[in-house]
Amino acid sequence: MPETDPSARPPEPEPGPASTRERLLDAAAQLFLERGYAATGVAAVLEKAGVRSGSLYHFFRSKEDLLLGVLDRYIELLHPVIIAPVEALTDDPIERVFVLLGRYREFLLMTDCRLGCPIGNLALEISDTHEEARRKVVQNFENWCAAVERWLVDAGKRLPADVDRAALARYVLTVMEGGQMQAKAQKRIEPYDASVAGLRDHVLRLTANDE
Amino acid sequence: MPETDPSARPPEPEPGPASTRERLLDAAAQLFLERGYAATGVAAVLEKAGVRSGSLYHFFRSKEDLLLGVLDRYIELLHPVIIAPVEALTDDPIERVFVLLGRYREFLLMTDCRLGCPIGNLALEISDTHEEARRKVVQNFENWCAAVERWLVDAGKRLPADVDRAALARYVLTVMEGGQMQAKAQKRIEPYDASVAGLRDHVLRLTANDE
DNA sequence: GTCTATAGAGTGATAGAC
DNA sequence: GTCTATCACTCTATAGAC
Repeated sequence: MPETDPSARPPEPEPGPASTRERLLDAAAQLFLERGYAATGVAAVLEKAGVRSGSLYHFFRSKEDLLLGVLDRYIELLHPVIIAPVEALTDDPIERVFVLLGRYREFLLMTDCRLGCPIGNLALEISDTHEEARRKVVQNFENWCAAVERWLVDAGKRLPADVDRAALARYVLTVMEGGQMQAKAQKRIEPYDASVAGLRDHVLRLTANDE
Repeated sequence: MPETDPSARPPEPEPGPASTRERLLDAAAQLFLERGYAATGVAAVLEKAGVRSGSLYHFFRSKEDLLLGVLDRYIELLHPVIIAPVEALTDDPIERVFVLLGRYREFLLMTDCRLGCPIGNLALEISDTHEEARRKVVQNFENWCAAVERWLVDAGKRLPADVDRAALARYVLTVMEGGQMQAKAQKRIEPYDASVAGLRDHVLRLTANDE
């Protein structure tokens, strides 16, 4: 149903206070990250958003539907919040991979390694029990990997021709998630740093024949 | 309080039907793995164990205490169930690493990639909210890494002298957990295989100067 | 679109008989 | 050590006024 009156523009995304729906998504995203999906009660989301239950169930059919909304938003935010800033920081395609991992490091440090990766947490918690949410988690991972893969393709001959760029991109995600998990468990950044250092060493050896 | 009567041996671990405490731990471990900790109700544990709540609260002070029992049991089972069988399968210290990863692969396949790693799942779910459980998760990870590190030390000169064995062992855990997470999300073994293949390539390059 | 009030089921945990 | 019965609370979701 498109808006027929051309003077009334529909989204107006940024300016002014966030809409109720936005505040609900914000509150839910943060609580799901801090406590997990199952451990977060709808009441906590309502309180954090400053909203009553009637409003929540006006925008979302259920708590699970709210989760889907949160995962959709993560999909939307990937490029503007994660990928684009990295590409603005450096043009070197391989360095972009490590700048990306460096920004996850900053997030871990900012939160004292308490929270971890929002998608990774949800991936393990809901993949086996919430099929629709699982598919959106997969979409998040796929888009992330596709962006990294683009950089690896841009690296051209710096990587051996027989190195599968898509597989290497997934491997970068593996190292990020595995390192983040250990950092969260240990509440220390060192396991994450050690993981990224391992990947760095691997990539260094892959690009050793650099011209 | 040690048993003073020498004819009454205390543990008698294996024979006969499992004790009530054991059945509760079995049921809880499986449900926490299938549904997660928060999403598992005490009632479900009771039903699966065929026990009434009075018995559960005789052995465990709370649901959280039951979680600690599950994590303690994982610590106990690491060597007999995970490490020793791998060491029986091959003497080659580096191959042991990949046999270990191969056995996790078998478990993923047996469960259609639905469940993932019991410790990894709990690590992300409870690390920020259940401090005592978090410490037991860390102990699980530490013991796992220590076993892998021993193998890497046994590899001697096949690995360059400047390669930190402990760091590489943690990196193996990173790859296992990161790969397992993606396999669980995608419900396909391929992301796990790709992750292990990436590690294999890395280790191959590390041991390229093998005598 | 947001509010109040509440339904109805489920939660972790406890008391006390046996 | 295991049972039954039950408490006090929280959970997700809905109804209906405004």
